[in-house]
Amino acid sequence: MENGSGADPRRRASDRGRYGRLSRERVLAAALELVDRDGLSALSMRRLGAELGVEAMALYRYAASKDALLDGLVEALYLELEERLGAEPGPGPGLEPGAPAWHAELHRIARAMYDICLAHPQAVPLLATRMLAVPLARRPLAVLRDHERVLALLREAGLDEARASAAFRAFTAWLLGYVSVELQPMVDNPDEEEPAFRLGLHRMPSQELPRLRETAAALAERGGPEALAAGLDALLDRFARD
Amino acid sequence: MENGSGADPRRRASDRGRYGRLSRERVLAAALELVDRDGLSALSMRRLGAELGVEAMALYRYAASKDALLDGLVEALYLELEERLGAEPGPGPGLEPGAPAWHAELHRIARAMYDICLAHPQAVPLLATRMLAVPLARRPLAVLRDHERVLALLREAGLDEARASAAFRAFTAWLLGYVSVELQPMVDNPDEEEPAFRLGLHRMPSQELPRLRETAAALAERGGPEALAAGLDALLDRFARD
DNA sequence: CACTTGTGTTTACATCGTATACATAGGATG
DNA sequence: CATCCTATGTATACGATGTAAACACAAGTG
Repeated sequence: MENGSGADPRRRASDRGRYGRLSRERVLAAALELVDRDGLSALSMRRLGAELGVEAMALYRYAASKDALLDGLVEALYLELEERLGAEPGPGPGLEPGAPAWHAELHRIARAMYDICLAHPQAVPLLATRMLAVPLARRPLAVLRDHERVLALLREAGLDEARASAAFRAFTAWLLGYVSVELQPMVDNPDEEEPAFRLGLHRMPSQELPRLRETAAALAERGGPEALAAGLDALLDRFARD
Repeated sequence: MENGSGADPRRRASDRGRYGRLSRERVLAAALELVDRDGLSALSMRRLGAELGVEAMALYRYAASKDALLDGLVEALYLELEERLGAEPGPGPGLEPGAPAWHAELHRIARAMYDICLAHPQAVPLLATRMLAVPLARRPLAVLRDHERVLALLREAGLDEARASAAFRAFTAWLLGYVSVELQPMVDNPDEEEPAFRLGLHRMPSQELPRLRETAAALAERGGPEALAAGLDALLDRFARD
């Protein structure tokens, strides 16, 4: 298990990493993969090391601590966001249809983030906890670049500093809140056929809680990107106005 | 430290709990106090035990596991919510002024939750993680009663099942998202005078990120309950309409 | 070649959640 | 009163975790 069979026996530590040397990117990618597969609580330094064919302590060359590694995961998500959004910070010149372009661009950002969270649901709690816990100025650069992008859109839309920051907070709160409630498992047992049982409704006190009981099935459905967009519209209208 | 001075020496275990016997309420109250004082990461079974003058294992009579204890904290927050809201589920009969009463009542609920989170900022991440991670039907009863209350308001306002559940999700997402972004420490060093330094802005790459840099001071301010209410209004209008 | 520097290993320790077995206290019952 | 039951807290132990410290060694540089 330590060494594969029939390989050049002269190298001992140079091929420990399954494929060459470690790097921050490789570490973060493996960590995200592990979280996606087995959940956040399965992420430990030792397991991540094993995943990379390396001892746990080796990881400390690429993340100062486990918390720093979690922050790195947040960074990885935002790097993915930048990748999906492309390089240009604005919507690019040349189209100004009915609705304002900055509006559409914010929708594009929100939608991209939604898709990323959909791809990494187990990592979503990191956004609502680790990311927000880090003071603004200390957040990973990729996160700050996203903030910059959103703020620039708002300012260029004509909002003054106060309005822009209010709209920015609303944008962030709605986006994070929405993906948080949307992507957690409301479902008790995904394999069960009968919806009531799939939701575990049979254990809910039905005398009290009648509304909840009758609405639970509808609640288990997702709002999808449409509801995200609808709420975003409502909030932007409101916070850009006054 | 084990025994105070000059007490009846004949009792050994009957006064171990500082004040009489343990109870689930006492355990949860002490846990919340510990979290408020020292942060979520300081909450361990042993420390909590020590806080109560008891061995760690004693706590397992009142919470099946540490995760269950965290869920218990969520429950405690929602019990506090019910306490603040009073017993009556609706706004009570007898007042129907200009704006719809259910609107006002939802604002009252949101505001109460906001105040509670303001009082227990260190516990807020539990709402966005533990609470949402638990499948709907398994959530603590106090949480379900809150859901019931909100849903009942929406249904009695005339929304059908689909609209009510959409509005419910929007309400929850906005509320949780808002308190999450609002109550995390955006501040690096609270004692520093100069805002730029208090925010740690001096370490921010200022060439890139110009918008962020100029808006950061405004971002560090809070939206307060007013912005919470404003966003809630916008969302309710939107999701109650179509 | 010697030497530095960067990278991964080894060992060790405090702390954590918790399984298991036990002790004892308080109340019920005779 | 004595006795038994049950609820409650303790004692002990185990494996896993984050990480400090010292080390081994590879690769590049003079």
